[in-house]
Amino acid sequence: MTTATAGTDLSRATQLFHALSDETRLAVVEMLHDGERCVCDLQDALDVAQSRLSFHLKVLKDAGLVTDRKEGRWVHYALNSDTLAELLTIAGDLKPSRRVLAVRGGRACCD
Amino acid sequence: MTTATAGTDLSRATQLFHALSDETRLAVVEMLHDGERCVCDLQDALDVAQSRLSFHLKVLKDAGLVTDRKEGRWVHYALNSDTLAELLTIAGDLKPSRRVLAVRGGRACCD
DNA sequence: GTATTATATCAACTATTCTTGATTCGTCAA
DNA sequence: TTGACGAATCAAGAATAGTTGATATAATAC
Repeated sequence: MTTATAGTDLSRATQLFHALSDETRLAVVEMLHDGERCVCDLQDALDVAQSRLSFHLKVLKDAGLVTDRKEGRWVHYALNSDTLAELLTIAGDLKPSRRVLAVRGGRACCD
Repeated sequence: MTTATAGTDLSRATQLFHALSDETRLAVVEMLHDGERCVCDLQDALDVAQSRLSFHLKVLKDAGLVTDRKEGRWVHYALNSDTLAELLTIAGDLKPSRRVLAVRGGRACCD
């Protein structure tokens, strides 16, 4: 069911993977794992320059991986679990089922 | 069980995500989805310069996402489903469980 | 042997991404 | 108001990644 059009949207997939291909951003995601955090909090914990953190938060936000919520002068970021679910689907589609692997076997191209 | 040390290996995670953060490489992965292919075959189908494809195959191979098998003058590439399983685990660990979300709620930092 | 083919590698270049420090904007407190 | 703080944005430079064309290597065919 997921196979026919799976992976068609390569650019969306690359956007997600790219957003996660940076240690600072992954560390942010990890910190948000158990709930939302304000920027100052993340900055403290991760010990990164403010503008740098802001840059990475934007990458995550543009990819839809996090959401932000303004409250007074603070901004709270949280994981977007819909997008994380989307990621799981995409990642799952990359993995061939055992059956498919069995069907094609040694036979390949240029023989 | 996966939680305590989950995500500790940020650099491995970034390597995997980075390897998948390119459309050409994702297209390769997609082509390998139903079995191994020789380079010439991939090159034909994807219509990319040979050295460029070789570069991208190396990125995928360095990340462990594909394996290569030399046969005469051809090299056949195939997905490494162990690594794809690893990817799924990593991606899964990014997504907080519903329970965790519920426990932490509005309360955050700087109040 | 020589020629040809499949692939990898290298060097030079281009493009993209990341970092830094400065500036700006909005919010709150005095 | 004015001043301070939290956060976003911008411009410039540094670093990294990707592309291209040329060359190298290894296997096969002649």
